[in-house]
Amino acid sequence: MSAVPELRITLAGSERAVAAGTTAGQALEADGRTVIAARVNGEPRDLAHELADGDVVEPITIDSDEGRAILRHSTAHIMAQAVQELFPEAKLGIGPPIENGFYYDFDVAEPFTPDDLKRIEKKMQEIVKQGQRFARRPVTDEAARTELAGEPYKLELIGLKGGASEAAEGAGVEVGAGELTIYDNLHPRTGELCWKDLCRGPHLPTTKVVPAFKLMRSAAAYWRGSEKNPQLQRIYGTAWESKDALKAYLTFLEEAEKRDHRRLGAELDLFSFPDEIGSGLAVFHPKGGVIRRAMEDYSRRRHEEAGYEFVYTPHATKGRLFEKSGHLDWYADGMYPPMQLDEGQDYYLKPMNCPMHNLIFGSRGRSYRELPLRLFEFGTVYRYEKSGVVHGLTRARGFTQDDAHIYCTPEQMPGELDSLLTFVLDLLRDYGLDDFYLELSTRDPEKSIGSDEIWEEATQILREAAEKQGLELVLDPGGAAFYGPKISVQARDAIGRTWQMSTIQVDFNLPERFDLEYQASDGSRQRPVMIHRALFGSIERFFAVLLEHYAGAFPAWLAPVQVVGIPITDEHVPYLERVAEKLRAEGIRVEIDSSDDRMQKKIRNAQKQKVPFMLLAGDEDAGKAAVSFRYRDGSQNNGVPIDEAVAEIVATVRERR
RNA sequence: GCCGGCGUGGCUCAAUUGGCAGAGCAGCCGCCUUGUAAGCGGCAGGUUAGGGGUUCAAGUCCCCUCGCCGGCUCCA
Repeated sequence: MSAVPELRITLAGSERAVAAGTTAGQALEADGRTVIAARVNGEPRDLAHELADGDVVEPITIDSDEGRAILRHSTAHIMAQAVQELFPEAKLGIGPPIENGFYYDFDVAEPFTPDDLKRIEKKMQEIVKQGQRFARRPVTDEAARTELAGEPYKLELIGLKGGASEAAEGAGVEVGAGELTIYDNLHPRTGELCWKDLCRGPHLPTTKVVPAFKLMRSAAAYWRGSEKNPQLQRIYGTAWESKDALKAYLTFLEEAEKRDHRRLGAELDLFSFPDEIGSGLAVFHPKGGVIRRAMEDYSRRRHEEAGYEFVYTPHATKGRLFEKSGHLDWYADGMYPPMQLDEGQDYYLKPMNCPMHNLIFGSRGRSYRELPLRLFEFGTVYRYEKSGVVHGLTRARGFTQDDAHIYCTPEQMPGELDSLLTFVLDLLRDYGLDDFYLELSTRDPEKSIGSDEIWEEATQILREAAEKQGLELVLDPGGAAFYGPKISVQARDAIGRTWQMSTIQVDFNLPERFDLEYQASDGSRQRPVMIHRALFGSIERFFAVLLEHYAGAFPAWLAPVQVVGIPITDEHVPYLERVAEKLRAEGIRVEIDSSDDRMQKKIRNAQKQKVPFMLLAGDEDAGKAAVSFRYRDGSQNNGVPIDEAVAEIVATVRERR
């Protein structure tokens, strides 16, 4: 036996002996390009991390989620170095990896210009080319304070160490819970210190192994996420394991831009936001109106079948109602300011439907036999969204909720929540969304009312209902509204983006505040449990999500124009009109293009309008009482007998395919 | 609300960096009569987001307001 002490480590599931002083990189025989870091006993570490006896070592590859996060974090450092070389007065904020990229915040006198970003990107290329080494160095708090005396924001983070998660989102990458470390960027040959940053790591072995990155944009961001703090200048970038992966990401962004509902809404003549009306207030044009009505009609039918009763309530009300509900206490900032009527009486536009529904419940004595009582309304509400957050149909100032409030006994609640969740998911699937996960939002003790027991119980019932669906369940601690816990349904769209859709909330507050009661079978008066639920959330927003999900190519049952008849020459218009009559008799939305455009142009127009069915007819078809299909995907089916063509279209629409 | 960018016919974009506001598409009127993504010709359309200022002269420079875009904060 040699005198060199040995360590026993676990590598790829099997035990091995290695010499003392072996690094994680050596043990893994990492090339530093594909395997760029290690997980040691579950913790991510640099490849240069020296192993200890009993360590369990696993590789982290650059194309894994964890690997990309390390790559992006390292790229953020490179960017910060570039910024400080070009702008020596820039002070560092934080610079964490985020989904699809990274950012770094800087305190600079002047905001960055697009031109500055180009210069920074160029400087980053130089740093990457140099191949500077990332070297980890533990420091004491005291030493860190001395070294970083010129970086006030970093000093603040050192002071918050341990409470980093509260310091700011992303601050955890700067200061971990344990000892402080500084990462030095060292020149590959001279070993000279090029730059350093307070950072928990781990990092890539060198800057050279950054395969592809791009700076995306700059914007202001509040220091530590609070609007009370000064704004720093944030630069967003992205970095990927290969040039192809970067390119794929940029292509994805382009695709998302093409699907933007604001763009498609104008292109397809669905809706608009006239300046004359005001920010965040949409008008639906006839084609958008058709889609919206088809969505609403189907939803109405399903709700009817599921035992909901339909109510209507006004858009404005005296302030007293929202004092009673508590909305004025909690959400006054988000409400339109009041108008004074009737000798100083304050009236508000309603931001919520629930108080009105409660008044309906309370309008007469209620029996346990009526429960669960399910009140449904397409209720239009108005919320004064701050000017900077208004965003097309997804964040509007006026919108319509498919809102329902369910009043039931405590015993009925578990069953009701269970069937409700099934109902919600089924209905969303009918609209073409089928990839879901659930989120359970729990109490924020700072911002809530009610006893611990009642929260605990309601949360548990919601959790059980959620788990029963067999879907992924994500926790959202502290995410609940002040009056009760909630489940939300998150849907992934056709290009993998997630949207919050339906919400189901238990409410302990309102039945109390409105003193709601029913008479139980034993004659006693009992307080009902109240469940709020919206399926689309907002119809406008759901419309936008579907528009983006389908990229404007709605399934036939929702398409504003389901069929366009295209005559080969003008002479075939009457023939197509007769076909159209048969379709209209079946409730199909059909138009005949009798403009003086050429047939090819008509096809192009229908194609651009994303019409599901084009029916062409010329002498060949007319001669055998047939039509020729051109489908949205460009494929054809020629010489189809009229009755068969009608049946095919009707079936597609009826079956909501 | 905060920071930055932007605003020219319905849409997409020009206009020598202060010197006569122009094109394509869409629209309207004709001609063409056509087999699976743009036939041809003509006509019409703008107080350059609105208001104020600088200047001999403003789409262009300055100020205010409105709106939009990208973020931050917020989102019952």
